[in-house]
Amino acid sequence: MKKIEKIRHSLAHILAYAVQKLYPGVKFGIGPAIENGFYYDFELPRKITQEDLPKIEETMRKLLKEGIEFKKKILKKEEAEKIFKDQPYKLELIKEIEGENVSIYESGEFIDLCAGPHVKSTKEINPEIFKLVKIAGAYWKGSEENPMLTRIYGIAFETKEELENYLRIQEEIEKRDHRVLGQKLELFLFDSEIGAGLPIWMPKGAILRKLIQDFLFEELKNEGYEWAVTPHIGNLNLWKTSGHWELYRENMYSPIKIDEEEYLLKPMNCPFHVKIYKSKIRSYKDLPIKYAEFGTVYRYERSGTLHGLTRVRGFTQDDAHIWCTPEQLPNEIEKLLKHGLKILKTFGFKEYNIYLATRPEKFAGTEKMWKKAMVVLKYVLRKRHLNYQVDPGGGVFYGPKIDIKIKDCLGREWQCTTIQVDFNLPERFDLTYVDKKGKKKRPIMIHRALLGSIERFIGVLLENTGGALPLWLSPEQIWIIPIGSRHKKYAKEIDSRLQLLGFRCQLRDENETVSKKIREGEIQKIPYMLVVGDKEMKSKTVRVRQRQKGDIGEMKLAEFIEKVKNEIEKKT
RNA sequence: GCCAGAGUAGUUCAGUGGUAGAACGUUCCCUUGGUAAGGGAAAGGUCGUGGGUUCAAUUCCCACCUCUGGCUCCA
Repeated sequence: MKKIEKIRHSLAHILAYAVQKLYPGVKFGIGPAIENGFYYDFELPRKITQEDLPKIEETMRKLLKEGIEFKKKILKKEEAEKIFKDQPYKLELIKEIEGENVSIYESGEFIDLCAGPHVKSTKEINPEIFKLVKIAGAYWKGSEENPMLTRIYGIAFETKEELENYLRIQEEIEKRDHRVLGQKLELFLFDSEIGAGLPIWMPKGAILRKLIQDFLFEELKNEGYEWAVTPHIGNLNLWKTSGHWELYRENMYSPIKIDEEEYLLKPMNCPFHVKIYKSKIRSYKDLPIKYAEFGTVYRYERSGTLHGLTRVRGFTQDDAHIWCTPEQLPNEIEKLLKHGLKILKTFGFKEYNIYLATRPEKFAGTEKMWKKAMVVLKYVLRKRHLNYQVDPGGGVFYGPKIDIKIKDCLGREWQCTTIQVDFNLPERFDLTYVDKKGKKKRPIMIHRALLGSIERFIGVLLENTGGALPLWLSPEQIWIIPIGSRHKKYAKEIDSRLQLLGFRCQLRDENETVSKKIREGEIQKIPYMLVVGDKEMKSKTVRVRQRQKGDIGEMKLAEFIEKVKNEIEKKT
């Protein structure tokens, strides 16, 4: 184990020691080292808030300076149970440990059930290298069935400089928060009167969405997709047939009752696409059949899980469903993976993790079907030399899936691309195709979203770029700034020419100084600003300022147009 | 859903048991300015919603809604 991990783990014990001193009667949960720091879970005799943290921190520093030693002891379980007789969570842990013995660590007056390792003495820990950062609730053993404990998070590094650096980066990251950027750049907003998790898209955000959708539309052209448009609500009967009413109800908005009928807002698009498949007799020659849709779905996510655009209740999936023969399955999955990764790369996402999610407890289809599909998915992943992790039990009830999670600037992973095999719907809706011998066969169905949802994808895209979207995605690409009122006419000419060529530009001819407009343009992350005055008017040029680079010089308009055209085409 | 914190002008925030203030933004006027804030004036708030306590509530109490940080869950 690395030294810093020992330090973090030891600090968790010191945190618990300090809390024990300050709040007698506290019950201890667990306290591990984690990435960048540590935490400890407590059941406290009274509420604590953020304001209590400095006091706890101070107590910890005092303890560190005392040079407390970490002493390991191996005890029989019965002896340990005596020591922890007032600690119900520790007793529970002792019961779960295999074997007859358990190890404990004694540090001063604090004893913890712990496998270690630790530093020898707190003298090895510089009191300046840690900080308690937040308080949060956390279920005992991570299960909702269990009581909620109070978790105190701390961060710790080997040196003070590293700690300060980390805090600085956190500050920087906060500035990239897509929720803040969304407001500043006037892309989207939430309104409590509309409802939780229901974003509305303002003009600039609407352009961004359209640009992404247009791009995908073009991308899918060569992949054999056809497009569909389906309603936002469907009769309850449809959802009973599909199995959603039975297995997905808790994630759905309550039914809309009208006369004697009940309707549900769609949480998925699949049953509708299934209906298109079913509208004709299908031959093996027709397969694979692919229907794509920007389908807006509504899921009643639990209130506490909502987060900006990355977790909402109403969102638009870049959804598609594919029906194929078992023989076609490996090839189709491979194409999807290849295409999905290519698209992510176009948007600048190079860091991601791939997960293969296996059968959950509740599942449709037979174990044999699941096994077969898993073999195919694994085969394709290996064939494409993609590293993946297994997510045990993480599959959807209807089939196993491959998820691609992209990393945002916080290092958080966000599930975007998902490729799911479905054994359920073909059965439930009795989907068939006619094979070579004229016999009816069951097709395999694949669900797939490459970006996942437009909302989440834009959220992650904003954090990844800090709001400085590439030129091809910028809602406003070019500002034209005349210096004085006598340059307005020339500026307007340029604006008209650029507009005509399809660039998204704005003539900023209001009575403000050039500096002010440039400042505003930088804040708005405008990729290019063209400043025109006497000189430019005379030589028929524009002075170009590029985002984050500053003034890049004077050029002929045609030259500038060539430059940006090129940049847009390359999508850089 | 659970634990904790929060909700005051378009935004960021200050403030108070006697119905409110700043900065930025917005609008108008002056300024015609060469690469990150020119000057002035004005408009703008049932202090999240509903109850309760009180002579009086934005302020205290309760419920709900929404947001934030986590837990759990997910595209």
